[in-house]
Amino acid sequence: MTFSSEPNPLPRNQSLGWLVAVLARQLADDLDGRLKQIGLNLGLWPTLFALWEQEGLTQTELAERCMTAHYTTTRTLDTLEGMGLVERRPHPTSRRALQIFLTPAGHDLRDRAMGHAQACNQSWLGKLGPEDSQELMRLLTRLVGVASQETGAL
Amino acid sequence: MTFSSEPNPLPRNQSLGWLVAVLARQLADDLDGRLKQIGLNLGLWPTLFALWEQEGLTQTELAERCMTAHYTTTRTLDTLEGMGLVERRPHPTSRRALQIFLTPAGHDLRDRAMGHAQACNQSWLGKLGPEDSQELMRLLTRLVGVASQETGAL
DNA sequence: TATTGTTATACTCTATAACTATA
DNA sequence: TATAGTTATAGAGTATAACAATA
Repeated sequence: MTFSSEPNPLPRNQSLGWLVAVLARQLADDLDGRLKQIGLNLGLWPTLFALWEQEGLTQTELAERCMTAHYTTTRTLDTLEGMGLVERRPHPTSRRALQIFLTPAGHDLRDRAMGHAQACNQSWLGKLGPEDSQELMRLLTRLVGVASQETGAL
Repeated sequence: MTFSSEPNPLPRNQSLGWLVAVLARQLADDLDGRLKQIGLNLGLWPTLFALWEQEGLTQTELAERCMTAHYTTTRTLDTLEGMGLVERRPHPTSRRALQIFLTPAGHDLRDRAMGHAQACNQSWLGKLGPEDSQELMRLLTRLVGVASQETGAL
């Protein structure tokens, strides 16, 4: 039971920022739920993803790839190390840097985790149909790409 | 200076979830920066926006519109009330509900705030050009709309 | 003097849940 | 018994900044 009169049609729904924020939240919740089925969560995902692409990165490199702060990477790696998914090893040429490697358990999670992520993306793109979903991906890629060219970031 | 070898091309950039998350973050930072020029911030924005659309909503209604939790709305209203932008008034027919109204100062902020938000959205859509930006808005609106039909949420 | 990584602190958003007062 | 709103507590993510060890 609500008290106020009927809302106006919401111009908020015509705002790029609002639409993207709502969608981002829904996608994040969806993926987080799926990852929890295999003992992971969304906070661990970018770091693991980067390592599945390439092991041996330093923490600074990992932070750049994940677009998170270096101190966030420190704590995420503490967690992943505690879970036995990741190892910090001394860097071969720099004694202040560390190289991050996956443990066998970390490797083993890859296919299931990637499958969940792909299923998540597909379930959302599936709502649009093949043509529109391809178009959406093209436009998002362009927009993010243009923005990162402007700032010089990844 | 980095130590590892060159990265592979990132399939992460082909993930809907990643693209939307990155874009959402950038849009949020952009709008937050603009709002701070007029003493606001992104956390206050959805609540103010909803009230600029329609005053006299109850806190529960406000929370639904903002898609935030009711206890978050409580604290946001505490802040807005402390800033003198908003008033809680007793509801005319329910003694447990409160109606939220803008103060004159709250009303006065509207045009400048809306202008900042519109400038933010336009600056991002401008990167795509008129046709593609219209197409992006159409696709995002469809995707968010389909999702909320499925869940019954706004 | 700058870089790599860790830590402390704080602020926000989120989540669960207990609590009041009303209905 | 359910609803409207507040509050406590805890967990994330983010931000600034200080710090140790290394370059």
